[in-house]
Amino acid sequence: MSWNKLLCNLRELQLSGTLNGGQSFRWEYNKEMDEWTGVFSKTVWKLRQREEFLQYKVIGSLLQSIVQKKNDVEFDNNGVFEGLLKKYFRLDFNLSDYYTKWSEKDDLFKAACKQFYGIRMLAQEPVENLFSFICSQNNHISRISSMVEKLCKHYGEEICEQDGVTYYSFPDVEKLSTPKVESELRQLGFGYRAKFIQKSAAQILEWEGEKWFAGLQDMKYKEARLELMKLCGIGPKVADCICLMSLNHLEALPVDTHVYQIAAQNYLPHLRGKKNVTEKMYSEIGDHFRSLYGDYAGWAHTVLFCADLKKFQQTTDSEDIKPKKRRKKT
DNA sequence: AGCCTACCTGGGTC
DNA sequence: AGACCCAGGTAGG
Repeated sequence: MSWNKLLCNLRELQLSGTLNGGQSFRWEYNKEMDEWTGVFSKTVWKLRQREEFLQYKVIGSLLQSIVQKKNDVEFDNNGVFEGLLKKYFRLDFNLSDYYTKWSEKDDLFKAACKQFYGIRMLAQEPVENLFSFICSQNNHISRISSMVEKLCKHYGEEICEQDGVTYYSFPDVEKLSTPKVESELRQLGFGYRAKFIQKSAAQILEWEGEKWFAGLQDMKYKEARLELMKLCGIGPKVADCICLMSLNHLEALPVDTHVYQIAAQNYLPHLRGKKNVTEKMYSEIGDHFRSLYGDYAGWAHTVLFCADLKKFQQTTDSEDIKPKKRRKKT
């Protein structure tokens, strides 16, 4: 099967930072092949970026249109898949213009954006986004990824198999809502998040799932945030992640340990050395970045977040560029 | 309202 | 080797 092409300059989309920067937990990079494999919209994708094009293949899909003609995927469904991909990466958003704007406003951004060009805010699916980020609390990215895969494997639908790997869709809310889910997830190593997942799923189902999510997109950001926080296991930070990543509220700005550190070190020195981020500090930090970057502050913040992640820090041969010194409590 | 702590688990560090 | 600490926080006090 040959690659399909989508016009998109290299500088406009950096796959590694975008797919592996803590937005989605379902993408994997194959170094040998220089390609990314991942799942969204009940479809398994392979992606690679070239100078002028984003190239993609659909490995398998449960979408209606594909079921009829499995062998003619590329031809018949090209439009559908291309549309999905454009939407997922928000390719209609002119990133260069915003990078320029954000750079002018902020030296830290200016420094970060050289290496972290083309970091895009994905337009994810709300259900996957919500449950993935319930898993994210007080947790490492590597473990979050394995938990999300477990959710898919145990509660999602099989999409296809390739090279000995079976790919699953992210489960529907209904599958996660039955009472036994909590104990099953405990068994699978989800810890205290097991209860949050099952309870939230049951609650969302009661609020009529799709309708509820659609309503959240139509609300104002702050309103949607409060509504999300009614769910058990969703606090200020996860609510902001969901607003930003799947509800199209780009001014939402999740304040986690990374962002707190960045803010305290660079902008708000009076917040240094605090044990934990209080509600008050949280909004102060968010408002600071919003006043700095404007309407799409959450997007700009994602670029900074990316630059702060350990795995993207330069690992040159020199020893002295260790990412961050461990802070001792003295 | 604002501050404190327990919480599952696994990987990293000393 | 074994006790730390920490990780994209949150609920409940």
